[in-house]
Amino acid sequence: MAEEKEINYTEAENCPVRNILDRFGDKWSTLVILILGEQETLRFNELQKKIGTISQKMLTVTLKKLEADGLISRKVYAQIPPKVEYKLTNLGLSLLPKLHSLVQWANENMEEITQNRSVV
Amino acid sequence: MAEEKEINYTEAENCPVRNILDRFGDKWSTLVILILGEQETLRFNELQKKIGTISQKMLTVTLKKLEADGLISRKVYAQIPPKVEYKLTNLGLSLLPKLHSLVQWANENMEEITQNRSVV
DNA sequence: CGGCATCCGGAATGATACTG
DNA sequence: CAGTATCATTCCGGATGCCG
Repeated sequence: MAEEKEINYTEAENCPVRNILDRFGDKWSTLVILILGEQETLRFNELQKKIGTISQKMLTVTLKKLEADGLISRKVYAQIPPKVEYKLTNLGLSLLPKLHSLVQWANENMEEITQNRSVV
Repeated sequence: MAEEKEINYTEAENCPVRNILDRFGDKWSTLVILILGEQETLRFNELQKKIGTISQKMLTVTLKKLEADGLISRKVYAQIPPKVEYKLTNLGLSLLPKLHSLVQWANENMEEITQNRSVV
C-alpha cells in the first residue's frame, strides 16, 4: 500500500476512520478501555467507582457496545449475589497502546490548550 | 500509596484524558484535523467537500472550537469573494501522529469489529 | 449485585434562509 | 465564499423504579 494520503472520508459507512470515530466518539468508551487496561478484570461496580461520575445506565450501554464490538469480554458468575467481570479482549488490548499515546499527548498539552481557551 | 499507574479519572476537570476526550469526542473534530493534516491549507468549502456530509453550521462550530484550542489557525484574505484558509498549528501537527496511529488501528481492525457486530 | 425499562430535559446536530 | 441566525429534530445521558 503506497498511496494512503488521499482517503475518501465522505462515505461514513465505508470509512474506517469515521466508523471507529463514531464508536469511540462517545463520552465513556475510551475511558472504560483505558481503565480496563490497568487491571486484568474489573467488576461492574468497580468500574463505576473508578469513573466516578458515570451513571449506571451509561456504563451498561457503554459496556454492551464495547462487548458487541469485541473489545471487551464479559464473564458472568452464576452466584448470588451476581458477579460479573469485564476485561479487555486481545482486540481491545491492541487498541490500548494507541490510546495511551493519545493520553500522553493530552497530559503534555492540556495546559497549553487550557490557556489557549481562556485567552479566547 | 498512589502508584503512577493509578490515574484518578473521577475528576473530569483535572483529568487531561477526560478533558481532551470531551473535546474530540464530538463528531467532527478528529476528522477535520486528519483532513487538514493532508494538505497545508484548506478553504472552508474545500473542507466541507472533503467531509461530504457535514453541515455548514457544524463545520463552522468545529473549526471555531479547534481554533480556540489552538489546534488550527485561520487566515482571512480581505477580498471579494471572501477567502479563508485553515491549517494546523504546531500543536495540531503534534497531535496528528497520534491520530494516524489510531487510524491505522482502525484500518487494520475495522473488518473484525464489523463482523463482531453483525454476529450480535 | 448487576443489570433493564421508562421517562424526560438539555445538548448536539441538522435544515433552511439570509448576509457581507 | 464564508459564514450567521433561526428553527426543528435527534439523541445523549441522568433519574427513577423494578427485577433475577
